[in-house]
Amino acid sequence: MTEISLQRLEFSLDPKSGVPFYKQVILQVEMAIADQRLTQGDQLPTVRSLAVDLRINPNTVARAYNELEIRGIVTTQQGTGTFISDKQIELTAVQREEVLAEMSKSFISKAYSYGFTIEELIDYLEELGRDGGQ
Amino acid sequence: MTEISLQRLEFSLDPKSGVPFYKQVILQVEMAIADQRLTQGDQLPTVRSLAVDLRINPNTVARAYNELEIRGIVTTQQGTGTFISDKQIELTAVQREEVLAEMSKSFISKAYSYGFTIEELIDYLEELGRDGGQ
Amino acid sequence: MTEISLQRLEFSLDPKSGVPFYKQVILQVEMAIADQRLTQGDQLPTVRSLAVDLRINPNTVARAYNELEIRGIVTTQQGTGTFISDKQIELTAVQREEVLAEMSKSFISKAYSYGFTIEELIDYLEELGRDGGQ
Amino acid sequence: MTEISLQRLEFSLDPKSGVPFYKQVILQVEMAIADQRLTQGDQLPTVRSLAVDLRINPNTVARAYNELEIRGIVTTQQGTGTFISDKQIELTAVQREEVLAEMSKSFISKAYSYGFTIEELIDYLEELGRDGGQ
DNA sequence: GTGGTCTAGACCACA
DNA sequence: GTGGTCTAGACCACT
Repeated sequence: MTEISLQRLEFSLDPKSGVPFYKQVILQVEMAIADQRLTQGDQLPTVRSLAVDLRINPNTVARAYNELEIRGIVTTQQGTGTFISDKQIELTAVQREEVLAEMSKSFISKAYSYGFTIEELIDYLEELGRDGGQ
Repeated sequence: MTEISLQRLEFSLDPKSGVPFYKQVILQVEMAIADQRLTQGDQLPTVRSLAVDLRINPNTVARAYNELEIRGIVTTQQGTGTFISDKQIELTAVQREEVLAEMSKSFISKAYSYGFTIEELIDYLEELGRDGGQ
Repeated sequence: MTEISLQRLEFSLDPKSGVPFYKQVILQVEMAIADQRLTQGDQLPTVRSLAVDLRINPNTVARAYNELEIRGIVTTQQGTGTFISDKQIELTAVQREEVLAEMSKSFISKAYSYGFTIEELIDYLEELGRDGGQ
Repeated sequence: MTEISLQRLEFSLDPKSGVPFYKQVILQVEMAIADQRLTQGDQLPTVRSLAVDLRINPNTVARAYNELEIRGIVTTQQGTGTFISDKQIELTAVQREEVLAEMSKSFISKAYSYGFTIEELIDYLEELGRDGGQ
């Protein structure tokens, strides 16, 4: 696929969304990993620098990073920084299929409650896939 | 396999989204109106039945309905029920896209943590779409 | 086995241990679950009451509970309380064995660094098993 | 299978214990002295080699050694190394038990989260003990 | 009254 | 400089 964009790592918060800041940060880190803007071993912005960037309290950033660490998505080294972890969840093919089915069903149900069709979902995911492609 | 039914109105809550339950309900009603799944005069589920359905406190549903009424989107008839009023909901393509984007990103993030790629997700959804017919 | 003790749920902190308060709380909840003083569905002390009990800040208790929730050990319901989760990690027999082996090896290595022998470990675990037995 | 070697001195760190690295090092040296695995005149690993071994910053090792020296437990000879001094370490049974208890509880807690019972742990350790000879 | 989020600010541990 | 812990206190969401 063609290299459309070399998106930098850029966080932003939407205070009106009702989504807590720390969850927005978590989500954006996960998204960055999902579309390869962040990969194993990459360092995240420091707690303090991201806090300044986003104009929020360092504790809030720390909380997001902490939760990411508990989930095994990042690892931190005191005094050094926070890095994307290299750990991957290992599942059997059957378990993988089960997880995928359950996740997808719940995604579709939710989307359906908002009036979206499966086609719209697929179109949107394809768009994301193209934009975020490596 | 998909179990995505063709009911016109179906609420669902995502406790992990960080969006308050009552806001999720409000948004789903608004989207349904914008989609014509709900039109003027349609009755909403009763507070109690929806509360049971969603396994939340009736106060939470009441709060959502109350806010919808304040905005003029529904009207409550004491002892009868809650009905869609004649106010038009205009959701721009942008607003719709925002909702879709948030949902999709959260889906992708979760999927990532299990090692799925966007391509796998799309394939699976397409499969569901074929099997389930829409 | 005979019912030696009906231990109540009682938390305590050791400020001198160097172990952060919130980790001590987490550990004590886990221990209580491990020896059945807490089982599925049981409610934990409220954040505020435990904070008063332990004479620490409610945020510190909340942090412990939050981490327990992320790990799937407890679930919280806003406005209601925090409860022992019924979720169990499901593993195949092979995975179980692998996990057990890895955990045990690391436990023994650590114990060995402190000069303990396997026999001492076994003796101590047996003692814990007797005391905490249901 | 056990890979528990018979080396007299082996350091290990548990980053998740919440106990600072330098304190873990100090405690392990003390326990080794109390156990006679280290006696007067024995040389400790050099700061650099231990730092490499444990994959931590040499400053951290230096800090541990420094504190041990302040307490009179080791003496440093510039350019030569760090040696056990003649000071006796008296660890009471209670202190030893405390260390053992903390380690064991943390082991059990983790094991619990994977659904293992204390009995299974004991069985497995006994197996290791037999296989590996002690 | 329950838990959840966020801030401000202090102090510690580590590099 | 890095992240980690804790407090005090405010305000919100939900029962």
